[in-house]
Amino acid sequence: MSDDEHEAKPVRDRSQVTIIDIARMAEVSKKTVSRVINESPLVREETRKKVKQIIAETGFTPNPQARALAFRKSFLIGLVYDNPSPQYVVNMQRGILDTLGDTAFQLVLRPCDRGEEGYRERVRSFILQHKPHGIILTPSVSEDEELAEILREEECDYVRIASLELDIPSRSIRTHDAQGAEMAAAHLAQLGHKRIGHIHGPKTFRSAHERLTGFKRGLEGYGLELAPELTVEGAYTFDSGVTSATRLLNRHDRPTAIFAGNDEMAVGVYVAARKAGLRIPEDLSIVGFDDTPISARIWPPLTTVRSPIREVGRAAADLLVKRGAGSDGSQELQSFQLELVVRESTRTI
Amino acid sequence: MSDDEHEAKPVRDRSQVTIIDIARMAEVSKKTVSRVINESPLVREETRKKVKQIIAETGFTPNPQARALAFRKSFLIGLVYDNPSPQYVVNMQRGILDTLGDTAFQLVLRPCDRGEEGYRERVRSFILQHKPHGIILTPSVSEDEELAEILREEECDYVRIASLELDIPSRSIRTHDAQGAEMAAAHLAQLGHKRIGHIHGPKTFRSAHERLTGFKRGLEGYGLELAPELTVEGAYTFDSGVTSATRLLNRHDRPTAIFAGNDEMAVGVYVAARKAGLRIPEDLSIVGFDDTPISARIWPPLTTVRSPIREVGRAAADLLVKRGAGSDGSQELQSFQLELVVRESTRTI
DNA sequence: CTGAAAGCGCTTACAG
DNA sequence: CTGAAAGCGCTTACAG
Repeated sequence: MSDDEHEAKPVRDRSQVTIIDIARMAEVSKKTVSRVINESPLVREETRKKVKQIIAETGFTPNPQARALAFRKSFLIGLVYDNPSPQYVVNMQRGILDTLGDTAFQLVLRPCDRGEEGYRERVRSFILQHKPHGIILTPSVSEDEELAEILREEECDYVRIASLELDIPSRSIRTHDAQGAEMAAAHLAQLGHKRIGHIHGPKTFRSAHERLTGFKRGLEGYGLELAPELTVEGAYTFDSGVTSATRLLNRHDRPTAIFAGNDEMAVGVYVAARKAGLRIPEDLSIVGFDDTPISARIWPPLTTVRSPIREVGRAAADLLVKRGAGSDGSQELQSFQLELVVRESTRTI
Repeated sequence: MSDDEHEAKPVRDRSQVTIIDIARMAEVSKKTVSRVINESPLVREETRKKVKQIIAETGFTPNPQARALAFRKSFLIGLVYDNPSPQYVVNMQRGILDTLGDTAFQLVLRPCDRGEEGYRERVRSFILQHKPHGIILTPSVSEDEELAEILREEECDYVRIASLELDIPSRSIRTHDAQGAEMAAAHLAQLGHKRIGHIHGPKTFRSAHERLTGFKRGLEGYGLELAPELTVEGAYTFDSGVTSATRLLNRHDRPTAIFAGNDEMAVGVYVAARKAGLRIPEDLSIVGFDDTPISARIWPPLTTVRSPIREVGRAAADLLVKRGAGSDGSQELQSFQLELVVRESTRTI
């Protein structure tokens, strides 16, 4: 590291414009510039205009590190996730980035493992150290009440994405998974299926329960029942889909249709069906959940329940970023409807 | 979580421990503590030990915002990518996060679009504003020499991941794509295929060129040639895979095997084959590239060239984080070999 | 090897 | 509505 040397070097023309320069040019104090930046109403309209113009002319951008230090809060938005489906995660990221765009806010990735000991404390350290502007929690970590309690304790803003109402409206985004599963059930029932299997997600995911419940309710609407022996638990992973489906398809009274709790597992069902020598959809109809990219790429294209993951991500980031801009007290809970996307993996029996 | 109760709890003062507290406790100056934190060699061993111990006891972590402001450099690692394959991106993220772990460094996502005007300036603003510790560039943005020039200009450290040698060793990670494609060619040739089609990626990706070249070379080794009419350009996307394959398969002299430039397109070939009523691998053998998760999930499982994306991500982050820790001058260029993963989508003709 | 001073570029609290 | 002072928690540059 050579340190010395240096003659009258243009002394870092790279020197960015700072709030001081703006203040000087606008003939006001730093504080007033700061007020304009932070959209304080306590600035005369005329003054504001003048400052804003100079900011625009110089292309000045306030230094986020300095602001973070003074605010005791950074411009990071943390995405805390433990979702085993990579497609879900990518879509979520896209949505959040749609909102963040070129704002000063940055998306920071914080994968975690609910099974791992001390995972909550790891999140806490992140918060304590980096003082993020907010945290977005996806299922299933979003369902962890103790984690939410930690966030409140540390006064970290957050939004929980879940298939049920877990928190106050301004901190929740809800997806109507049960309703989505109900549509899946109706679809299969209408096609004439009676022996229907279901592979649900792990019990640690509330979505698994919601989807199961909704599916049952949907079948009941058609006078059908979900046989307990045809209801098995998967892990929301591809492998678990293969294993669970294999079990179902090896039965002498195998189902004519299987509803998988997510697309990853549904794709596993495809493989199990192939290995069992069954044709899709001639011998077996399959319905998935999420409408992640793979569902349209696989053959035959998968009928699935579309969960607007990307939009949900956008909305979640919006909630965090626009805080205070509007009312946040008596806000209504934002929720997203799902829809059934009928493709070619389902057919009349 | 019961919170209160327990007596004289060290009142984990919401007021965090600062460098001043440590200095006071160790009976040294702030500066000395700072030196210990930054591993300066200019500290007496005894002093260092003492300070380190107190840091450990108090659980002190230096405030990254303050350090960033003083250093004029943040603790963010930016991932700049324009790769259209979500699977590639997820794997890359995983690798980087493996290295970053619980360090102070955070992974920040910066997707971009090389086609969009002003995309380079957008990266520049990010750097100017956030002063990231370093940037990781994946193909094809990694191949943009003008972008690299901007990074150097702004004195931002970076690592370019590419299928060829683009930069100095300490700023490059190389994958041997040509060699991988050669293996794919050999595999198909050994199976007896003679009419072989290839769908390569877009010309803006050097990897597309490398893979094409390697594939040709591989065929030549077996006295085969890649017919120009069976060589088409895709976009590394699923849809382009379907379209390109459809074109190839509609020919009267259709190929008996297709090598796709990446897995996304290979999956598209599956769909085109199905639509054309061709069985895989009985009527058509398919080879992909990357070994992303989908290749093992699809039926029949895809034979593909394994690109160690996750390891590459780990290595790239390592390069950025460990800078200075060792020699960085006469370093050797890190490169990764690929391997052929033979699954069930290829068969003797 | 160690430290006192000044500064990074903003904001909070406090006055007016 | 506006500003001067102090401070956020570190590091740089300069002394010793």
